[in-house]
Amino acid sequence: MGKRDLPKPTDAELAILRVLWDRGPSTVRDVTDALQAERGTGYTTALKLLQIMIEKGLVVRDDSQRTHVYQAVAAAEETQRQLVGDLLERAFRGSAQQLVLQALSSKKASRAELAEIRKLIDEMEQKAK
Amino acid sequence: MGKRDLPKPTDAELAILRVLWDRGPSTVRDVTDALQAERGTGYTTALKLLQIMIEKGLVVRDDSQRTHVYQAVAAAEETQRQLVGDLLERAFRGSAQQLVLQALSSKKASRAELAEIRKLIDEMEQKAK
DNA sequence: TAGTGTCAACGAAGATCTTCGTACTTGCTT
DNA sequence: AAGCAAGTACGAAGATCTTCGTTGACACTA
Repeated sequence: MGKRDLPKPTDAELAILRVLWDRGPSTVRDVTDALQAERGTGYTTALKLLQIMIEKGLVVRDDSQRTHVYQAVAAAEETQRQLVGDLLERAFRGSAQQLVLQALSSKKASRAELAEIRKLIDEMEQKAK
Repeated sequence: MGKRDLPKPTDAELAILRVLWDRGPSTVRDVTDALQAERGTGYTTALKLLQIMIEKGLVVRDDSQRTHVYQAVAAAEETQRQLVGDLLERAFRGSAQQLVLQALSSKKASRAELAEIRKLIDEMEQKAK
């Protein structure tokens, strides 16, 4: 059995996960510094959140050194899939094309992006054959 | 000026909005019945949520009759755009193609769906020309 | 008109989320 | 050894979310 069944991260937790995905294994200090600008997050806040995320199984840590090092359990893609799948059900009743439509119109996707997404569809159609 | 700046609906609020979008103007009883099966929502819970949603501006109501009738302020598409745009920033750092990729892989989109989405892209490329 | 059922309003409880102050520990430096 | 810097742990506060019990108003009916 895998590491599934992780709870959906909250907003603040997701912000931390973004840092861990970007930086790889990081200390509380690293996370705090990264989020200081973006959200004004203080040190003890980041620490507390990471401790809670440990309990939830969202992160693991190496505490063999005095300064602990935290790491995301799930890869970015996995969590992203979970979140978008959740939104798909909750807000779009499972209609993927409605979701894609609103995503692209919310973003005002550029021609380059559209081309990339088209390529993606092509590949998926090939694979589905 | 429009009716923008509506707060992001919570989970329970979104469930209610789904009912209102489906059924159109509805009473508390209507909403309760619709959510009873799906979530086991009780009458006073639905009522309280609708009252809070009034305060937030998410719904309006006609209270000219004894039994009040509630209605969603924003169309489904508008709220969907808001939610997906929010997720796009929070979880995908604005990368629409990553979002689309994970959406389709989370859903295991069918060939028919892929074809529809492709058509969508075609149209957007035309318009962007 | 007394009783019954339906409704809105309100308050409060319990859960979760987020933040931060405080205390304790540990290692380094002088 | 004393003092300081950096780290972890813990608790609690305030905000929000969700649910539900209770109360009072209203309308219908026997």
